[in-house]
Amino acid sequence: MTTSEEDQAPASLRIGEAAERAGVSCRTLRYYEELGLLAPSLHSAGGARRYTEVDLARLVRIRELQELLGFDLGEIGEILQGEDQLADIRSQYQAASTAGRREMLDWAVGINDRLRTLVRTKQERLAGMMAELEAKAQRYRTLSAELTAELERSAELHPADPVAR
Amino acid sequence: MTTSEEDQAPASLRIGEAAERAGVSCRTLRYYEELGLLAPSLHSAGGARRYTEVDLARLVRIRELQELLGFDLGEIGEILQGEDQLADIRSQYQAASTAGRREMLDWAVGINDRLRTLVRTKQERLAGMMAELEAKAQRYRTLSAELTAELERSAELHPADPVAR
DNA sequence: AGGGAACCTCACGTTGGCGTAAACTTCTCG
DNA sequence: CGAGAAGTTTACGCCAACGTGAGGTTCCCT
Repeated sequence: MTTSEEDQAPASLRIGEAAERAGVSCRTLRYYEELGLLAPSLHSAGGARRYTEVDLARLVRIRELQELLGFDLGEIGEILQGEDQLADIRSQYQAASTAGRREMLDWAVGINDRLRTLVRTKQERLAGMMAELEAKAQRYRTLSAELTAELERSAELHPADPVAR
Repeated sequence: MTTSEEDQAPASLRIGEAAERAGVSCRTLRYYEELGLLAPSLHSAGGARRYTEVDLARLVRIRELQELLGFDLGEIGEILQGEDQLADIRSQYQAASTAGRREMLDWAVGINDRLRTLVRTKQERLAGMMAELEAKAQRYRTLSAELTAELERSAELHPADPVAR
C-alpha cells in the first residue's frame, strides 16, 4: 500500500548516466549548474551529484528551449525562474499574499504567451520552408525522369553493352 | 516590348541596404562572402558590392538555415553548394555527362530528403512543445480564476475601501 | 580490502560568429 | 566641385558554451 507515496524511488542517476540520457556531456551539466539553471536535487555522501527523473526532465526542457527555440542560456534562466516561482506557489500555497501571487501568475502567463507566440511563428516559418522543399523535390523528380529517359534512349542506340556474368 | 528581358533591372542594392532589409549587419555580409557563402553578383566601378534581389533571397535562405534549423555556417555552405551545382546543370545543360548530372541530382535529392526529415522532426517537437504550453496556459487560467474569486471574497468581507474621486 | 572506473574541483584553451576601430577611398547630392 | 555619408580592407577583440587536462577523491564490485 504505497498509495500516498506513489513513486517514492529517487531513481538517482549519476552525472554520466544523466548526461548520456540527455545527449550532452558531463561538463555541460556542471556548466548549467554553475549558471544556476539545473542543480541536482541530491548529493551522495562524498559530494557526487545525483539527478532524479525530474531533474532530467528539466534538462530536456533546457535543451528544447536552446535548440528548438534558440534562446541563450541567460534567457532560459529567466524563463525557468518564473516557472519555478509558480511551482513554489502551488506547493506552499500560503507563502505569498494574494496580490503577490497574482503578480507572479501574471508574470508566468506573460512568459507563456510570448513562448506560444514564438512557437507559432516558428511553426509557420517551418511550414513555409517545408513547402519550398517539397516544391523543389517535385522539380527533382521531373529532372530525374528526364535523365532516365535520356539514359534509355542512349541504351537503345548502343544496345551492346558488355556486362560481366 | 521588353518581353524577352522580363525583369532586366538589376535593382542593385548597396551593402547597407541589403543588410538592413535582411536584418543583419554589413559585417555579416562581408563575413559570409569571406566564407564563400554569398558573393554579390555585381560590383561598382570602384569596387563596392552590389546585391541583387536574387542575392538577397540567398541571404534570407542562409539565415533560415541558420536560425530555423540551427546549422552552422560550414554546413550551410555544403547545403548551398549542392543546390548551386544543380542550378548550373539547368542553365548550362550540356556541361556535364548524363552520368555526372545523375550524380549531382542524386546528391541534391539526398540533401533535400535530409532537410525535409529534419524539418518534419522539428515540426513534431514544436507541436509537442506547443501542446505543453497550452496545457500550462489552461492551468494558469484556472489558477487565475481562483485568485479572482479569493479577491472578491475578501472584498465582501471588507466593503469599505477608500477610493479617491 | 583493493583497484579500476567514475566523480570532484580548478583553471586554462578553443571555436564560431560576428563587433569594432583605424586608415583610406568612393559615392552621391546640393 | 566639394563634403559628408557610405563603402573598403586589415586586423585585433569578444563572448557564449562548452572542451580538455591535471591532480586528487569517491564509488562500487568482487
